[in-house]
Amino acid sequence: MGTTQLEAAPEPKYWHLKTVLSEALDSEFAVGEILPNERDLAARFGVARATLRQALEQLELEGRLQRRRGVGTTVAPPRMGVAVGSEHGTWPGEVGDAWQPVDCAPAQPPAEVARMLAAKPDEQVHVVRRTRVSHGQPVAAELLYVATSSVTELSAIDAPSGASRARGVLRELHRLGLEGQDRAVELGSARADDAKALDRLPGAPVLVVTTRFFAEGRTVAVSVATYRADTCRLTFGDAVGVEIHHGPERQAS
Amino acid sequence: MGTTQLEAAPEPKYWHLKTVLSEALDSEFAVGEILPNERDLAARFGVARATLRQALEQLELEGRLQRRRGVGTTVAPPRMGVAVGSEHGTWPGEVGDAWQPVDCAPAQPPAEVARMLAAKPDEQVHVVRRTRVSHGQPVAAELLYVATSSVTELSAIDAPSGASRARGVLRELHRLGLEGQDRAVELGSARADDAKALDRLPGAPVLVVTTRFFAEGRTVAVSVATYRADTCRLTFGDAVGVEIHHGPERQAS
DNA sequence: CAGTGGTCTAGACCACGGT
DNA sequence: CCGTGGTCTAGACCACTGA
Repeated sequence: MGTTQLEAAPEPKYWHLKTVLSEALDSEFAVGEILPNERDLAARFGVARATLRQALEQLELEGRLQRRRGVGTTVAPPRMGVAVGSEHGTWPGEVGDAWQPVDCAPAQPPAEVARMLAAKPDEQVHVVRRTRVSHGQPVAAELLYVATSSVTELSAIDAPSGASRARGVLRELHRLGLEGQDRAVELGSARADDAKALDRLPGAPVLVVTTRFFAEGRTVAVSVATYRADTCRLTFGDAVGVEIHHGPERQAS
Repeated sequence: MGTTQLEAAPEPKYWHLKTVLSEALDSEFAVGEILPNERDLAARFGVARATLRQALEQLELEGRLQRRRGVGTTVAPPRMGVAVGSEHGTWPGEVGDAWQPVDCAPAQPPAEVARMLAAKPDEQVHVVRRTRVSHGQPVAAELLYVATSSVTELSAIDAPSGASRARGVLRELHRLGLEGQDRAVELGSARADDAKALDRLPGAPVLVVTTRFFAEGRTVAVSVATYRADTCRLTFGDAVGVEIHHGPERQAS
């Protein structure tokens, strides 16, 4: 028994790398600090660049790192808590909601949304685009689909599109009695347009929050909101979220 | 102006590939059907295997595909809706909850959990492990941290560990008046132990649901539940979720 | 312009599942 | 045992950022 298994490691290199880097991040780096570039890091750890990148990708997915092309890799601040569920439902655009209307145009909704709205496959609905900003950075983009049959007073008011029309559609919604709502969260990847709004590359991981609004005994609106998964922690419920930290965190000077 | 840009495509190959495959999945494949292997697919599209894999990874992230080493790549069924928020809070383990206790042992909680429980850094708490199965497959693994000071009647009952002790701890919790709860959802990657419980590889994307339980004017328990992000859609609120489909879906014969 | 991360290639070997 | 997906290498070029 003279031989001891010092390196019984069928553990992948990138996994081990990720662990090492994660610990270094906790103890030796401040938030906002810039890491050495990928080629140097790979050389330092004696691995190919692709392998190092696999570790960095994981850490970025977990919100520990932020990478930007042409700039570098920086230590990300802890995820920000973003309130999503207001428990007792309210209409989008009512007091205290964190969204900014961008514009509004008629369009044919995707198949799943059409099904939820019980719309005919080729039927058009109002599509309101909104964005959400928190702590000075965009965190989410939303497409709000509103059944045309529920917003009938609209034809004469406002422009045919634009932010003012968006506000008009929301105003009309508020006239209805909200009977309930319904939420689902799932993982997705950013479409090209969302990616631009969120300042990320296409395909970036996002949390998709689908909300259905019920009134007049049916589903009158569906919101599909995509949140940056790297920077956001979605919070539900009444209590104000205490910030969660990964470990020792300092601010870059 | 005779030249028309037919292929103004600074669009990455893997992104285009993903789109093509996604459409093929909708129209030409049934749920459960096996795709050609990666080497054949790469050759068929005229790209390197690594590039093909980048597209497959995205599709797996979106829950469209399922890949298993030694087996192959299959078309995934639509994500299953998994109820998470029961609106008016209930204790874990109360009637109608979908979790199965596995075991229970004392341990030192991770730093963030210790902070939420207002526990001293080196203080031990009860850690109850539970799993959740839906439609015959494991969908989530949970670690439930319970402050020892809230479960005092326990010392004499049950075994020092195991499922029966887990049930004992939960029983004691139910004696307290639940004053409220609090949820957060964020993206994470599966630790080695979670991965095994969820039948995935380490690092697989998961949705981490952190729930705080309030009683006696403080946080008495914290649940950290990790759900398979590829197969689950977390649902909140009262209405029973209607299944969402991506498009034409058939069952493999 | 130089330096960064993002994409892509053409190989190789390994770990696992089923036969 | 073979075939699968998972890991890894050592290069190359591209797209973007900021000086």
